[in-house]
Amino acid sequence: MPKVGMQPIRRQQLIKATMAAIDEVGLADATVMRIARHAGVSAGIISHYFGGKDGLLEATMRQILSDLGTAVAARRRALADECPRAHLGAIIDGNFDRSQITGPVAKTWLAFWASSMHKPTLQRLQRVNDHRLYSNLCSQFRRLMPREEARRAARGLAAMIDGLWLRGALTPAGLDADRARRLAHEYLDQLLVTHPSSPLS
Amino acid sequence: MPKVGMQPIRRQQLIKATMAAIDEVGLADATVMRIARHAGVSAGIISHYFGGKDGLLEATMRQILSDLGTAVAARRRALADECPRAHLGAIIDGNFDRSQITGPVAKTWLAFWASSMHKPTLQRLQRVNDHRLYSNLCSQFRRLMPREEARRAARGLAAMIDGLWLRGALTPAGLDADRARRLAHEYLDQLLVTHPSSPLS
DNA sequence: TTTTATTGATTGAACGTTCAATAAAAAAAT
DNA sequence: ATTTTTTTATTGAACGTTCAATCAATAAAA
Repeated sequence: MPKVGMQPIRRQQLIKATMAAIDEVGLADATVMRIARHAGVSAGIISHYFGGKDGLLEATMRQILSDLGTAVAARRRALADECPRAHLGAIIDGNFDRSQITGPVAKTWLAFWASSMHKPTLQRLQRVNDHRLYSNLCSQFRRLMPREEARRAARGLAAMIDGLWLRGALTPAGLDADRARRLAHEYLDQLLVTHPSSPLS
Repeated sequence: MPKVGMQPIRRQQLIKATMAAIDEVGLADATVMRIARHAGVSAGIISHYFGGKDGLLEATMRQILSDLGTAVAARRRALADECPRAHLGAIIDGNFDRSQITGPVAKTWLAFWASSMHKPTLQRLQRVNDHRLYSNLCSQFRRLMPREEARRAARGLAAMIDGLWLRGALTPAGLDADRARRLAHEYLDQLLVTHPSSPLS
């Protein structure tokens, strides 16, 4: 089978297999052998393409964050409406796109969340992502209210998004994305209700 | 040193040492040796008092959940006011008491959260706790609004509490309990604003 | 003397990594 | 169009490490 140009294919395969393994038995029991078996390759190949298990885990987290960023950016680009409320809604919806990529991604995300507290490399990635969400929310709220109030609103909405998502990941039935979106949008409406809307809304 | 009646003392010591070890290096690297060293005893004693590492981890999670339940119950018992809003406020405040028991507890909690997805024993504990929070919130909201609306409110507030707490655990500076409480209370006020209050409030 | 508490060396299993060997494809030579 | 050579991809057994659990030995209290 050895063909040229396997690198991107195998990398993708192994990243997906990592999520599947974590979904199956959790990060603690996701051994290189189990991951390799999910991908249908041998264990040694992981060191070959990622330098080791840690490299694979980091690449997997990068993939998840990158997918999330893409989902949010796409929804914002598709907006006909430029008003802050529409942007904020798009950020919410984008964040719950993670559930389209469903179960495996959710469990992997939570596993990395816990793990990032003690692995500097993952911690950096996690913080960049956190700050991106907060910062996006903040700059939109800023167009509708004073700075301190905008910060409070951003912290609140970020917490609401993460909280809904966390509870969804822990529920055996998985996240009900529509219901979660609705709750987040209602909260957003309440945050905005005290502030006069832009002309369009 | 061997005295009689060591069991409760050692158990408490080892549970505390478990949280310290998880706070220090994470659940994955919290070996029995490291935990034992934190408690100033030998590794073998863990199997003696808890039947093994898993037993110690389960006991540690039980302790955390029990402390949380006690904190909430105490605040509710201390209420002069019987109105639903006061109870809901007490539930919020009780949940952010976890931060008094500070850093180690927060990290341990999050670690168990992730781990509980794949360990049936921990999962059971986690779900009982989840349901207790939801159910407490729900029955209070129920006194102010129709059932379906109460459920929505309970889901929202539970998500807000967990979200704030999660983000606090991940922040290097730790959770700002006062700020989190304030955000949760504001959200609660917004949830109740559409409903006429009871006589007292 | 009996009971209770504790130690720490030992054991066996499991893990990630390494590396020589292999096999297939691509390139070069005939 | 073959054959040979080179390159790339992959395997899987071996190695060294680490861990949880065990248990005979020990020591203090009862």
